[in-house]
Amino acid sequence: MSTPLRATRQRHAVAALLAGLDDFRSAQQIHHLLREAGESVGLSTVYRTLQAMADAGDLDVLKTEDESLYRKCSTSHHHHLVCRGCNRTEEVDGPTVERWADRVAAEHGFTEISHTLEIFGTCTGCRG
Amino acid sequence: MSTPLRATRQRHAVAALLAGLDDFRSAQQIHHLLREAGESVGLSTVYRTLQAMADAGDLDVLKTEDESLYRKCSTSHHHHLVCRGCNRTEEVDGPTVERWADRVAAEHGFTEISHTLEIFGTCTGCRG
DNA sequence: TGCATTTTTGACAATGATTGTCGTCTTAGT
DNA sequence: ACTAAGACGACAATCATTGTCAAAAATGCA
Ligand SMILES: [Zn+2]
Ligand SMILES: [Zn+2]
Ligand SMILES: [Zn+2]
Ligand SMILES: [Zn+2]
Repeated sequence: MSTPLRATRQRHAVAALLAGLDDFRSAQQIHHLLREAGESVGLSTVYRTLQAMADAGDLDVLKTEDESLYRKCSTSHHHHLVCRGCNRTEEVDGPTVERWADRVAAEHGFTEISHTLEIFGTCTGCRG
Repeated sequence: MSTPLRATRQRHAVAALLAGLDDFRSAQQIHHLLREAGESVGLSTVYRTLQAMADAGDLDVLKTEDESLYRKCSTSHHHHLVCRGCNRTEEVDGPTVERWADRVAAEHGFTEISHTLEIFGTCTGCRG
């Protein structure tokens, strides 16, 4: 069992900021946004906080080409439909996919099965 | 139209090595394997060659936590079932999933749809 | 085969997101 | 208020990957 996290101004600031955002943001972006909002938080702390929240299941992580993006999501298992243009994100759910992944893995003798699934596209706003 | 790639010893060596492997390897691993095989190739060249092959659709790329892994795969669209222990890899196919992803994205007004899907688990050999 | 042209190579430096360090500051509890 | 366990943040370090650029190799042609 791990010691519970302590309530600090920095962690509140990060959580509050993310609660007000709707799409994925990088640690560096969050660091800047916090500074602009007057709730300055050290970059190291931003990274540690985001990771802790992600580990705790409070945040979803989207790993792009060269950086990790974070987003406050619903707590249940789901996947993301992300716009390549503006990062607009929709949560999507597919029970069929979940079962398919588990079944095909089991058929090959694999256990402790997990999966990653992301859908990308261009949203209506990013067209015309 | 782009100029066709030239046939070099280095590119042949990389392609030949990958043809004889069955699971995902990193650029650095491939670089070492080539050196051991006597077909030494510069690290920069390994990176460039792998990227070129991946861009051409000759290789599949698996982006892990901290590095990119490459593997020679079949040419048709498919996904991977990867062992977390030994990286043993099985190609899997799921027409239902493909259609589901396209449909759910279209329902949200997204176009130019693509997706990523990987399944992870522990294979029989990595248990006991 | 010799030569011009274009591409490729590879040793090395640079990049940049992320992680590590560690003295100082805060929190939680008594 | 006092203390011990955590947490913070300025800064340095890491490390896969990318950039540089002069030298080497491939292609095409005479
Ligand atoms: Zn968009
Ligand atoms: Zn799922
Ligand atoms: Zn295995
Ligand atoms: Zn697919």
